[in-house]
Amino acid sequence: MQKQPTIRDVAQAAGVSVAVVSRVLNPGSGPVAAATRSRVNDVMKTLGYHPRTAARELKFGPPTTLGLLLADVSNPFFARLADQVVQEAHARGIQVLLMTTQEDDQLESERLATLIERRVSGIIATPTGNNLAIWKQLQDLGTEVVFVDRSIPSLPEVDVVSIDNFESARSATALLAAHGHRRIGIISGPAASTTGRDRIAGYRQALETAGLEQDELLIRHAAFRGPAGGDAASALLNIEEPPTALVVANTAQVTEVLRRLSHAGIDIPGTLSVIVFDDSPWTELMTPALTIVRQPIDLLARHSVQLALSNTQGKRSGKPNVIRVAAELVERSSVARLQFSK
Amino acid sequence: MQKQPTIRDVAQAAGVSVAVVSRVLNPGSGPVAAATRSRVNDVMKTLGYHPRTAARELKFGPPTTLGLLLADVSNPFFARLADQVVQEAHARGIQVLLMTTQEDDQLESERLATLIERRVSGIIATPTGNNLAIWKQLQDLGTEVVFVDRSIPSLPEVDVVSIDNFESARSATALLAAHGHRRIGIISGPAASTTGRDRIAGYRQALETAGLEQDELLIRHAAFRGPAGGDAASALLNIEEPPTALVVANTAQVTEVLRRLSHAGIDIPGTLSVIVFDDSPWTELMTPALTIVRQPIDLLARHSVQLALSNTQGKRSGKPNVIRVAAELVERSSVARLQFSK
DNA sequence: TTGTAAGCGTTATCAC
DNA sequence: GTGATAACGCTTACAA
Repeated sequence: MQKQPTIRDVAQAAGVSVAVVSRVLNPGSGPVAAATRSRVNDVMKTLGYHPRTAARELKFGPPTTLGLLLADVSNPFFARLADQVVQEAHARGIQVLLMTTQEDDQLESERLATLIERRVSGIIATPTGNNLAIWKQLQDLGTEVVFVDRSIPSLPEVDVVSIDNFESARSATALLAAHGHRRIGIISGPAASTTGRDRIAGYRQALETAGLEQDELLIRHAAFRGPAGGDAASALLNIEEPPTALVVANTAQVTEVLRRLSHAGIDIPGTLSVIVFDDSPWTELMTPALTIVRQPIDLLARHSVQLALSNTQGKRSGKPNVIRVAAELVERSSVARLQFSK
Repeated sequence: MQKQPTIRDVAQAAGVSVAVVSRVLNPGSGPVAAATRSRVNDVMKTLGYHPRTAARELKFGPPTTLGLLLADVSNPFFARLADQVVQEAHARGIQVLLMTTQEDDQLESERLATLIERRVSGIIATPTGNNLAIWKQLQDLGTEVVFVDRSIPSLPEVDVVSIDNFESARSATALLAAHGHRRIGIISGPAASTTGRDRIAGYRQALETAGLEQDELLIRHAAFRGPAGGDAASALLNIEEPPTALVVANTAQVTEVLRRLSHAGIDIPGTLSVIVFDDSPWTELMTPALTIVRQPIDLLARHSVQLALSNTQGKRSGKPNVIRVAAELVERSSVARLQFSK
C-alpha cells in the first residue's frame, strides 16, 4: 500500500512547478510547451498519478455529481430508471450517488442532509411527500431538484418529470369500457400522491365518458410499500358486486397485487381482466401476457438528467419545468371482451 | 440562491473561533463548554450550515464513500443487489457511488479511473474480466476491492463473494436427473467467467453421478449481454436429440431465454422442464411457477459491504477473503417427472 | 475551555 | 512558457 502521489510529486519528478502540471491536467487553462506536456504526462503515468476529486471540488462547486434519491431499487421500475439515469449521467461525464428512502420520511431527510453536505449539483428524486422544508432549502441553496414519477402538490416550484398519469389511466379505463366492462376497479397510489390523484382522475373521466356509474368501492388507494397493495386487491374481490376488470395503477406494487390475484385463483382474463402500469419484460412472459401501460423510462431518465444538469443560473426566476411524457398502452391478452353481460 | 455559509461564518456569528465550531461538529475531538456548544448549534441551525464533505475528505482518505460497479441495473438480479448494498452501506453511514459498465471493458476502465480519483475506500464490482492492471493498481493503492457474483481467475488475490456456483448447478441438475431426465441442457455464462465455469462443472458432476452421458451439444455458453442467451436457447431446441430439461444458469439472461422458449411455443414442463437461476418475485407468478435456484442476495450484499469496509490495514498480508454463500433450490412447477421415457 | 495557524491537493492570479 | 503563492473549507496540534 503505497501513499498516493500528489501533484507536487509529479511536478518534482518532472522538474517543473505544480502550476505547469495543473495546466497539463486542465488543457486550455494556460500554455504549456509541447515537450513539457509530454514529459509531465509520462511522469504522471509512471507514478500512477490521479488528481484528487475532493481537492478539485473544494475550489468550485462541482457539477460533477448528481444525487439519485429513490424509494428503493429492488422495484423494477425504479431499477430501470436508475440504470438509465446512470447511463445518461455517465454519458455527460458526471457521477451518480444512489440513495434510497424506503419511503421513509426520516431516512429521506438524512439522505438529503448528506446530499447537501456533498454539495451535489442536482438531485433527482421520488419524494416521500414530506420534508418540505428541506426541499425548499435545497432549492434556495441552488441545487437543481427534479421530482420524477411523482411530485409534491405543495411544492409547485419544483421541476417534475413524469408520464401523463391522467391520460394513461383514462385510456386504460376507456379500453376496458370499450370491451364491455361495467364494473371496473382501480388500485392506485396514495391519495396524497400526485400520481395517485391524477390516475384516479383519469379513471373517473373515462367512466363518465362511457356513461358508467362511479362506485367509490371500486377505487382503492394503496401505499407504495408494504402489503397495502395486496390488501386492496383482496378487498376489491370481496365486495358485493366485484369488478370484472381491474386497473393496477400503483406501479410500485403490481407484483404484489398480481401475486394476490394469482393466489386467490382468479382466472385472468376469464374472471377478471387486468391492465397494469409496468413494462417489465416479464409481463410479456406471463400467461396470459399482460396488457400494460408502458412507461417510457428512458425518456423519464433523459429529461430528469437534463433538468438536473441544466444550469441553475437565472432559472429560478421563471416557472418550474413540468415535463409529461406519453405512456403507451400495449394490448396483449389480459383483457377479455364482455359480449352480452347483463 | 444564497451563498453557502462556511465554518467561519458560523464562528463569527457565534462569537467563537473556527476551532470551536469544528469541535462541536466532531464530538470527541476536543472539549467544548456546554453553553458554547448549544449556542454554536443554534447558529448553525439558523444559518443553515452544513459542513462540506469535500473539504473534510481533503484531510483524510474518507471511508465515507463506496463504489458500486455493476454491469447494469436494469437486470433484476443486479438491481436487488444494488438495493441491498445501498441499504447496508447507509446503515453504516456510508454513501454509494453507482456506476455501470454495460459489460464493456472500455467503460469499465473509465469508471475505475473516476473511482480512483474520488479515492473511494472500497469498490464492489461485477468485473467484465479485463482491465487487470487497473484492478491491481487499485489494490496497491489500498482500495478494498470486492468482486461479487463473478470473479477473475487471473486475479486470485481479490476478495470474492458469490454463491456456491458449483453446488447450485450440481443440485439443480441432480434434481432433473432424479425426475428421470436423461437429456439435460444447460445455458450458462461465458466460458471465461468463473461463474460459468463453476456452474458447468457442477452440472457435469451431477451427470456423472447420475450415470448420464455428457453431450457437449447440450452445454451452451452465453455472453451476459445481448441476444446470445436467446440464441443459445434456440440452438438447444434445434439439435438432433433436444433436451427434455434445461438449466438456465446465466442469471443475467433468464428473461431473454424464457422469452425465446415462450415464443417458440414450448410447453413447460410438458415438452421442456426448466430450472432457472433467479429469484425475482415474478418467477412465482408465471404459469407454471418456476422452479428456481434462489440466490441469497441479501447475504451477498451484506458480505460484500462488510469486506469492502473492512479495514485494509494489515490485510494485504493474508490471503484474500473468499465467501461462498449457499443458494437454495426452490421447487415449484416447472419440472416434470418423466416416468417411462424411453 | 478556547484561539491561532499550518496544512490537505488543486486551481488561478500574477509576476517573471 | 513557467513559477511562486494565495485561496477553497475544514481539522488539528499547539499555545494561550
